[in-house]
Amino acid sequence: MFLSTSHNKIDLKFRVSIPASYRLNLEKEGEQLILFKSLQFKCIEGTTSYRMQRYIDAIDELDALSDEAFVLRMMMADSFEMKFDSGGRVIIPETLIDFAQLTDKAVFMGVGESFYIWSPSEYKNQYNHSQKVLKEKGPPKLILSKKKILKDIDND
Amino acid sequence: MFLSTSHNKIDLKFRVSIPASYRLNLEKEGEQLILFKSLQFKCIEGTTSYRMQRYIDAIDELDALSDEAFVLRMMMADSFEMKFDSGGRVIIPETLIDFAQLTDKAVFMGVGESFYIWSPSEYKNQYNHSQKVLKEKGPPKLILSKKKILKDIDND
DNA sequence: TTGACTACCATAATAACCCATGATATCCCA
DNA sequence: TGGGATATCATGGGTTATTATGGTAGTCAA
Repeated sequence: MFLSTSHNKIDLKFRVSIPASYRLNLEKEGEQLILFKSLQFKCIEGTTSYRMQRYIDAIDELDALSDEAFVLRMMMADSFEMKFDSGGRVIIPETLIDFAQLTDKAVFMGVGESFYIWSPSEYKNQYNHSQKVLKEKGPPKLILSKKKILKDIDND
Repeated sequence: MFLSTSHNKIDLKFRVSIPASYRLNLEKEGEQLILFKSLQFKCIEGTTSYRMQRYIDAIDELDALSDEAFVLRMMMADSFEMKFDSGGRVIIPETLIDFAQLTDKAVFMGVGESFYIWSPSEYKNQYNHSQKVLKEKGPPKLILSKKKILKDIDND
């Protein structure tokens, strides 16, 4: 599981250190790292090859001509398998750099099954938004406990 | 189950002993310790990786653009998996130290499925507040019985 | 040869690891 | 039940490993 947040530097060669805890997580699972354009946000998403395979499988389950299948295929096309150098860095493909409008800093945001790479300013927007929601609506504990009960019933 | 309260020192390296009873609890369950920013209070919350995985699973079932998803993702991003040294200590990440405004003392407060880490002054505020509520409203019978029902459903 | 890319080395800061100690708690047997 | 022996706890400090990042030499293709 990908957790925690860190601000790492992108150097002139577009190299950036993937946070050690993410690398450890990948190693533990024996998984490759895949980077791709997020479908929801102006950021790069990173995940395991296993999870990417699940997206691919999902295409087969969909109507081949559906909009969903089309979108998922587009996502595959802009996905890259990353290679680490001896210092735990990867070179971010230019397409992805441009898409997420990265310059010299990258914010890594672990969100469980995957992680996001934001420009510092976009990250700040996200952070502020979530803080605003939290303040206005309070913690989402009701949803969690409902889900919890549903899960248990489901397992019967 | 995390119970009891203790006041431990935070040293110059941001190291702090996790109370032995909490560690035993984690060991018994074979679980990792996760620390994260509380969504409700100005304190750090600690829980098991199992419980954190349940939150992560919940994200997948939500609409990615829903308010709940935003809050939960940010909660993951502000979560850290802790490693113990041979003396049962962890290093508290700086983000969390700042958020809970900790300096040289930490108050550990076990609340069942998780525990809180407060600065002594915030802990005192919370304690006084709870005493005040107790005096004005009496023991929280209704809340207790509701909790019990949730637990019973959970244990099915 | 030039330019782009790739695989290694270098380093300062930080975290992990190890051993030590005093204080408290637990045990055990007379 | 008393009280000394033993284990465990919270804490301190020093040594080694890891992390993030900068740099350089080698490789391949035009």
